[in-house]
Order: sequence, then structure tokens, then C-alpha cells
Amino acid sequence: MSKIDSPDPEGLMLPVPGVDYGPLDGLLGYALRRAQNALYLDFYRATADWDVSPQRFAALVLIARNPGLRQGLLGQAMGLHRSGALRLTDWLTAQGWAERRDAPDDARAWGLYLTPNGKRRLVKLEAAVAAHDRALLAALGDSGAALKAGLERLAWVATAQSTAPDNQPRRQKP
Amino acid sequence: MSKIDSPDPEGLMLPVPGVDYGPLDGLLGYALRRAQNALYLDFYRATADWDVSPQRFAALVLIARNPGLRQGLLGQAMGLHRSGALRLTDWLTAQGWAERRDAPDDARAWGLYLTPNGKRRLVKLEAAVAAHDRALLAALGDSGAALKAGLERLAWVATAQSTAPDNQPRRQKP
DNA sequence: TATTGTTATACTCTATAACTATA
DNA sequence: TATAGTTATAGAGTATAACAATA
Repeated sequence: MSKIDSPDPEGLMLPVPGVDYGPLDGLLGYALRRAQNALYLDFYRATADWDVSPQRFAALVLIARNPGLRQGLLGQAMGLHRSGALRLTDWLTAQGWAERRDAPDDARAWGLYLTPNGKRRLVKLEAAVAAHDRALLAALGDSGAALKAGLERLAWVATAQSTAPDNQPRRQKP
Repeated sequence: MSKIDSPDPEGLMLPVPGVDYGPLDGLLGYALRRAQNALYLDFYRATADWDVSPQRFAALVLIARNPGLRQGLLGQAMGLHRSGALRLTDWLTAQGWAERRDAPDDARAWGLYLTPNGKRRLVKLEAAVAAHDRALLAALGDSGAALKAGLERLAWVATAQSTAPDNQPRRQKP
């Protein structure tokens, strides 16, 4: 059997020998992108049996931990626009893993809940993801905890820079 | 003047008070996603005057540092499929920042080069991105260098896990 | 037979804008 | 007048598949 078209390990952002990366190698942001690329692919491998993206996994967790969560609040927690939260919720309900119920206190809003099917799915996913994370931390050894703390600090610092009052040349869309 | 529809700081993956994040808060991968989200938005703010995504910036750098770079090699360095490298190159040439020239040794291939316009653009972009990175590192203090080293280690570890011979339940597409 | 790049197509993710129903 | 969610649409980004030219 011969390979058909592209059986390459695509998406694997490996440093290519002979290519000069110039200033990229020195940038914190580029190191972050490389790490996220590798981790994303590894997440897919670890959860290959269930075909759920990191984002969808996060949504399942948030709904499970906050039964009756508003669609809008789900979007806010995940950095999504309302319309993105809508599509995410549509997908989860189409899978039969989540459902919308009327919110008792506001007739405009939905409350989101996991179905029994969704709960069963999440139990397996959480186990796989936790095992995957433990394996990573084990491979990183002592530096793992420091790395996580550093990332949280970085998120905070970058957010502070973005939202500082003196730093507001916000992007203009055409 | 009143706001029209959605002037919210969208995309800003902030922890929402009152929402239980469950296991997400403990995951290295989730901390990484939060940091990348914040850094991405901050990158856009820092380069708002030029409207270039991190990916397009990286492509400009790679072409500048490796004149005559093949389209396919560009894609490989950036973790893209051939078709993705094509679209990226199309965009860069449409801006007048890069151009395709015949490769001397292989009539199938192109060599990629920056135009004078592209070079001028890159000089400004590199300065803005470098200043942005310096500001981040300054805000992080001593932990900045350790964080970068940790990220590089993480990328290596995750890649090793993904590609280990005993770990190959690769994702099947339908 | 394999590789480089192309065309055509499609799916995901995300956003904007305009709309409805409710507050 | 503002908010929760929806609809419609658009643009990135990325992938697959089939193809031509070249190696």
C-alpha cells in the first residue's frame, strides 16, 4: 500500500533544520505558540476515542459544574461572542450531551444542563484529560508547577497591558 | 452616544466570578490556553497600526531570513498543510509584500522573496513586536526567562508524547 | 512513483449586524 | 433603553481530494 496524498504529521510545528527563524526563536509569544500547538495535538491524541475539542471539553465541564448556566455566561467564561456560545451550545445539544431549559427567573434566557448521556461522556473525558495532564507534569518534573504558575502570571500581565488605560489604540476593523 | 450592539471586550477569556471552573483551573493545558488568549489579544493591540496576524508576521520573518524559501518548507516550518501555505503566500503577494520567483534548481517549485515594500513593513513590525515582548518580559521580571525555557521544554515533551511509538492511536477522521 | 504546487470544496471558529422577545 | 438569544452572513484558518507538471 502506498500513501495517497498527505499522510504527513501535519500541524506539527517542528523546527525545520536549515531554516533560520530569526527573532522568532527569542520571542516569548512564539515559544507559547509552539507549546500550544504541541499540546493541542497531544490533547487530540489523548482523547482520540471521543472526538471532542479542548473547547468543547471546557464547555462540558462548565455546564456540569454550573447547572442552569446561561448561554451568555458560558460565552463570557470562554472568551466567546454570544453567537459563538450559541453555536457551541447547538453542537452540544445536537450530540445529545446538553439541553436548554427555560430559566425560571428570566423568560428571555436559557439554563444549560448536561443530559445523562453528556454526564457519562464527561466522566470518561475528564479521566482521559486528567491522565494526560498528569503525564505531562510528570515528564516536566519539578518545573511543571512553576511553569503553570508562570503561565497564569503571563495571562494576568498580558491582560493588564491590553486593558491599561494608557494603552488603548484598539484595533479598527475596516 | 450610546453603544450599538457588542462593544464588549470580546475574546478576553477572563475568569468569571461565581462560575465554577472545576478541574479546568488545575490543568496545565487550560493555563496555557488562557495565557495564549491574553497574549494574542495583546499582540493585536501592539501591532494595531499594521493589521498583521501573528502567523503572517512569522511568515514575513521566515521569508526575510531565508530568501528563496520554498512554499512547502514555509508550511512545514509553520505547521501548515500545503494548501494553507499557498493561501498564506497568496495573501502576502496580494499585499505586495512577498513575491514568487522561479526556483533555479526545480521547475516545479517557487522561491519566496520579500519585496522592498515587504521589507519596509517587516522592519516596523519587528520593532513593534520586539518592544511588546520586552515589555512582557519586564513585567514578568526574573521569572520571564524561566517561563520561556519551560515553554520550550513543554513543547518538546508534548511532541515526544504525541509521536512516541507506543502512543499511536491517531485520530481517525470520518 | 513521488513531490511541488494548484484548484475546488468544506468545515470550524469567530465576528458583525440586524432582528425578536423580554426586562 | 438594555439584555438574552437568534438569524444571516462573512472572513480567517485549516483540512481533504483530485489534478498538472516535474522529478
